[in-house]
Amino acid sequence: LSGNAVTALDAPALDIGFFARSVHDVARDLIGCTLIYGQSGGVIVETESYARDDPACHAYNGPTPRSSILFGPPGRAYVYLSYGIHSLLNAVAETDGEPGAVLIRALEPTIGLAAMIRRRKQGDVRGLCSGPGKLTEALGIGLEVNGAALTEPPFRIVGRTVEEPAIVATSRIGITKAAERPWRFCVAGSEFVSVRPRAA
DNA sequence: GCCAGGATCGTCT
DNA sequence: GACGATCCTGGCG
Repeated sequence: LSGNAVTALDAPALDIGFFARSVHDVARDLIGCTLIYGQSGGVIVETESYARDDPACHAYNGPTPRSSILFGPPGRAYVYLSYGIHSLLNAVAETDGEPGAVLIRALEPTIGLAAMIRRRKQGDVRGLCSGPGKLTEALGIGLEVNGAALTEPPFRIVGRTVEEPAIVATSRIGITKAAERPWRFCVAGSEFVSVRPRAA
């Protein structure tokens, strides 16, 4: 993945069309892309998809004040508060009117390491962005970012600049409803995921 | 290394 | 009024 990191700043950013597809395809294809917010970022190594007709998805019971962003146009950020403490970052997918989101769960830190270490007050690079709450803290993403376009500054997501990484799909983490659906995607063997996928 | 428990608050019933 | 798409710490092996 190091090649992805080195050339990420020169590569073209993803556009709206990338996100206007099946949320599961978007989740898989985001693996290996580089997420940048402000002056910090890293290679996406873990995602989860949440779809319509998915009991674990915030859109499952129809639009509410919180979840309405999920029903809007793709390519925007959906940020919400988890356990009263952590801001979790999602990428809205599917076409306008069709809900779906990809939870960004872990990054391999590559850009702006010093700033991320400062915000996290933690120097271990392996644990810097190894969880959905950790990476938002590292990048400085809070609830005020909800609704922002992921295709415009201060966001930037650049596509893979090297080859497609080996990807493993497993059951989802940290939820009680429909966790068994195989909609968690990780870079095989990555040291930077939140929880190592169990060997099959 | 593993596990139990606490922090903390917006959202929806 | 209950419940999280989580993280960290401390206790115990």
